[in-house]
Parts: sequence; C-alpha cells; structure tokens
Amino acid sequence: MTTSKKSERVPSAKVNGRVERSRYTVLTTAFELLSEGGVASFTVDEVSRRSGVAKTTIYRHWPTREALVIDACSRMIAEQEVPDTGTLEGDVTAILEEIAHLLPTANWSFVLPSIVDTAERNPEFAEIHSRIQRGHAAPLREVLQRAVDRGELSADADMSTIVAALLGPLFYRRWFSREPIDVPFVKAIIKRVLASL
Amino acid sequence: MTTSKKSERVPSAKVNGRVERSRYTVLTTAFELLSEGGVASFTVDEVSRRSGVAKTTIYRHWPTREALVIDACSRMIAEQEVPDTGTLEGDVTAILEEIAHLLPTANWSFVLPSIVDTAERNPEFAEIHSRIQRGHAAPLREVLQRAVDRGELSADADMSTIVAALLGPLFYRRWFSREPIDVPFVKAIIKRVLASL
DNA sequence: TCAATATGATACGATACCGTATCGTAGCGT
DNA sequence: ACGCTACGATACGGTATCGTATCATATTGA
Repeated sequence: MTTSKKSERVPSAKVNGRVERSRYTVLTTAFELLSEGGVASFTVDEVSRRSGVAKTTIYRHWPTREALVIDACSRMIAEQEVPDTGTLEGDVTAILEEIAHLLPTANWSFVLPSIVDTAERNPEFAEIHSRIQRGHAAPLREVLQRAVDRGELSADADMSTIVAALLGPLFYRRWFSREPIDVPFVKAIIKRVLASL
Repeated sequence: MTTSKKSERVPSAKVNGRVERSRYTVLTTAFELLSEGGVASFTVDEVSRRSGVAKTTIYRHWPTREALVIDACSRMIAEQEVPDTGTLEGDVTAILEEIAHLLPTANWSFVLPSIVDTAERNPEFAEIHSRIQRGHAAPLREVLQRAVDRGELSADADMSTIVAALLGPLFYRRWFSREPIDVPFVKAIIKRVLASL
C-alpha cells in the first residue's frame, strides 16, 4: 500500500535510522540534565558534550534551545496506572501511597519546581505544566468518578476540592515544608478527607 | 550616652547617610526585579540600570550576585498578624482567607516558585526557603496551640499534619492546579480539617 | 572649609552561551 | 556499490553577564 512509485519519498517515514537514534540520545541526555539542574541551567552545549551528539546535529532537530527543553519536559508526564480495589478508600490509598513514594525519588519531582517557576511567566511552559498537572490528578478523578457511579460518593461532590485536599498536603510537604511523607501522614490525610464526604 | 570621645568611630554606626540610601535603593529594585523574573533572570547589571546605582557601588556592598539575591529574598518573609477571635475555627478562617487573598496578588507568591526551585539544589536558598515557610505556618501553629491551651483541641493532635492539611490545598491551587482560590473553597477545606479533630 | 569616604562613569578581561557556517566523513537505503 | 543524507568537528560572530580596575566627582561629617 502506497508503494506506488519508487520516487515517492514520504519524508516523515524516512526518519528511521540515525535520526531516530540521535533524537533519542539527545532527549535522554536533555532530560537527565533537566533533572539535575532545572530549566534555568539547561544548556545546549552541555547536552552536546554529555551526549556526544554534535551541537550542529542538535540544532538540526530542534530549532532552538527552548524547543528542546519543552520537548524534554514533555517526557516528564508520569503514566500512573489506576487501581481498582473496589472501594474508594482503597483506590485513593493506593494512588496516594504511590505518589508519596515517588515524590522523594522520581526525577520529575526535581524538575517540577523549575517548570512551575517557568510557567509563572511563560505560556508554553504553563501549557506543559497544565498537562503534567492533569496527569497527576487524573487517576484520582477516575476513582472518584467510579465511586460516584457506584453510589459510594454523592454525585454533587466537588471533585476539584477533593483532589486539592488530597494532593495538596503531599505536595506541600515535598516542596514547601520539606517534611517526610510517610504512610501515617498519608493515611491521616485520606481519613480526614473521606470522613467528610 | 556612648558619646564618650569624638575620635570614637564605630564603623557600623557610621553607615548612616549615603550608604543607607544606596543599600535601600538597590534592595528595593532587586526585590522588584526578583518579583518579575525570578531568581534565574536576576542580573546585577539590570539592578544597576534600573536603580541608577552604579554597578561598582553595588559590588561595594554585596560581594557577589548571589549575596544580593539572598538579601533581597530575605525581604520576602511575610509578616502576618495572628488573629484572636476566640475560637479555633474563627482564627483559622481569618488566617486562611488572608493567605487566599495574598496568594494571587502578593509579590512573594511570584518569587516563591523560583526559590523553591533554587532551594532544591542550593543549601543557602533552602535555608531562606525554610525561614519563609516557617513564617507562613507560624500563625496557624500559634492559633492551634492556643486552641490546645483552651482545651478546644486535643493536646496530642499532630500540628504538622494539620498545617499541611490546611495550607497544602491552597498552595496546590496556586502553583499546581492553578485554579482560583475562592471563599467557598477555603471554607470547605477548613470544614473538612476541623471536623476531623 | 576640608579631608575622608562613598559614589559614578567607564572600560576591561574572562567566561559562557546561542545559533550559524563550512566542510569533510560516515552510515543508510536501495 | 553508490549516492543521498545525516553527522561530527571546528570555527565564528554576537550577546550577556560577572566581577574588577581606575579615576574623577559628589557627599558627608567634623
């Protein structure tokens, strides 16, 4: 199919081979660099040095430094799987304990403040930040919706408030008070929020 | 008093006059610049341009760019007054509504992400961040302590968890979900947390 | 008034980074 | 095997910033 002529060169289908490898190498290094120093100290020259890919080549694939940063940031969207324990409390506990586990360890947790800061003044980063944010909240929203469907949760419950009440305290400890996020803390938060539904 | 000799030159007491003015002008401009662009884009040259104070003079008062940034950041610690309505709920409501009002408007709320980001890798900023953080939590801790003293709150309540449960959702909305922080939301959070005590 | 001292203006060296140009080389698909 | 294309190495111009040096000027306090 679509093998009509040999002169038919679909550029986007020809990207296989070296190009793919270069892009991958650069993006991986870029993400690593971001994790270490944040957006501010991110440098194309440093990506080139570390990855071994010539700066010329990098600029052949990304028109500008910012484009590369944005591309690397986009790789940061966490793919969380949604649990299904049968009860709202079980689901919420599974999700929050997973996040509590990731917050002190995952690479994205080191980059996120940088993105939040940049997003404060740069619409493109605000968009990325928004996507990341929705990614974090999505599993919670899903299990909450299921609870509504089961009749376990009132249909007029304000999801947005509940999500903020659940995620807020965890994020607060990670980036503001810098206190450890242990299981008792997570359970206490969950208990508080679910008790009030 | 202490006017003993005219030859007595206490250097630190002689800083009056031009020095004071220069320092003040520079710090004010520096803070303004920080509010606009964050720590990353902060530049001594720009402070000089805007303030009209020669770069040479700036470097006479601060040994390095970072010293100036840190000094300017230190001006950011919010002095919040502690309410005393007689009830825990009243006090907490007053504090959180004040914060909810400040979060979208106050200068420090634009700089804080930058400090959080920098603090992630720089101990000096981690220290500043810690001070700012304690400043935010202090009023809450005080009214909670008063509630304990009145017997309104159990003495073995975990203050740290309560503070996180109260401030976390507000901060979450300001910097992560970027949703508005209106009075109903604040009241909902307070209700949830206080109901569980 | 006068001397000490803080300031301003300017220039400078050093460094780092962005993004481009050039040209030779290596790998890929056919 | 061969040609197209991506890649690497290198150099470059331009800009921005840090922090210092120098010297003239203004301000202050006695």
